[in-house]
Amino acid sequence: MSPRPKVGLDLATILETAGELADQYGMQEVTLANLAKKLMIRPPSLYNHFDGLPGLRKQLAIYAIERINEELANAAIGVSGTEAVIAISKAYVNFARKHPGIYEATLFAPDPEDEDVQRAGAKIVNLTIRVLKAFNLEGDYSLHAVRGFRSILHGFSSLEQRGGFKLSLDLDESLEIVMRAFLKGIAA
Amino acid sequence: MSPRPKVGLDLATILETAGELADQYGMQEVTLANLAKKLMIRPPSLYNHFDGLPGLRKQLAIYAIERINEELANAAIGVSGTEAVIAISKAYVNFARKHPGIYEATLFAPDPEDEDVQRAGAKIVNLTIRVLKAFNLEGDYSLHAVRGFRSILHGFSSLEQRGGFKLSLDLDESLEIVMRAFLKGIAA
DNA sequence: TTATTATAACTAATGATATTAGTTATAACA
DNA sequence: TGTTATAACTAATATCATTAGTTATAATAA
Repeated sequence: MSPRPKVGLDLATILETAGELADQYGMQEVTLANLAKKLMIRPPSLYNHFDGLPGLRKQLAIYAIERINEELANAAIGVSGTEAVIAISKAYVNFARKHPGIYEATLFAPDPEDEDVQRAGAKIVNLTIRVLKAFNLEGDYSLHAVRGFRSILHGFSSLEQRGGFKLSLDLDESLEIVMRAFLKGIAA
Repeated sequence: MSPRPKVGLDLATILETAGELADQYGMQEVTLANLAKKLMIRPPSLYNHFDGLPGLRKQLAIYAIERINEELANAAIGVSGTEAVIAISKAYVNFARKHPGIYEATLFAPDPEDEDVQRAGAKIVNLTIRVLKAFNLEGDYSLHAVRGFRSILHGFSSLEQRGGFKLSLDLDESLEIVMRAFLKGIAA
């Protein structure tokens, strides 16, 4: 009494394909019709794997957050203090650059308060908390700092992606200057 | 040879109505069908005022950016230096809280690189540059700082709106702490 | 080996949407 | 009073998500 008919898709494969679609054409093109076409099945068949378009967007948001988290965790290996923060920051914006659609998917969760989505996001928060521990911030101040760190990274990536930074001024330099300034101010 | 038949809508009224729709139900509910219903006309009639859904989203993005700019310019009156930056910051996040849909509309421009959209955004950039002048930052450093300032504000507002800050930790306090830290670090 | 069963695909149909083409009615002006 | 520009309209189409019900396959049980 087990499954495995015809094509034999699983959710992981579907999300990977949806991620490719997102990176190539943007999230607004991640429709059930386009996804089904790429998977060579019919749109209604997708309902066997997730709960309609909102379900896909939720799963894809979680998938995206987890991929970002992996990238950040990897960047944080073998470094500490300010250099760890800089390494994570670069990894973050580089992910958004390399995978604009997957990054965009993090913003398409139908309910960002959803428990599963929050749990995925909490991993990144925890990683950040651990890295900021080196700065010996006291009590709530450390949590305010985490909010600032996340705001800078998401704001920077989002604005960069949407053409918000028009000046011919090096983006990586901006990020590093901004992040070092923030850290200096937080630790002072 | 002038117009003015039947209802007599103009673009300003339409955008105001669309903004109300956005604030009440979110941008995904700002459809031509819903907008036409609220305006008591038929969907195709909207094509006399803008170029389809992409056109509406572009106009609404510009409208939103301009409303934010007004709010910020107002908040910057009669203050300077750090206090001006704090005042603008609070005005920014408060606008996003009071008008979540209109704020969201800034992200729905079909082409963020569009000339008209960029021109609207440039006003906010220029306002920021003027306020940061008080810090006597030299050369490009000032421009990097502007990028940081905007990243923090957009990132903070966006994350707050999407339920990214779950801890029972005062949000206004976070913003002020983060912004003061950034300014301290930038000016140091 | 054969029968059962769970399940992942399918077809068909529906409702909502944006959009286009072509029409009508109204208000300003000559 | 007649002309004209234009903002509304109706009708029709294509695309999409979604639901209901069906079919076919592959793993297990007999």
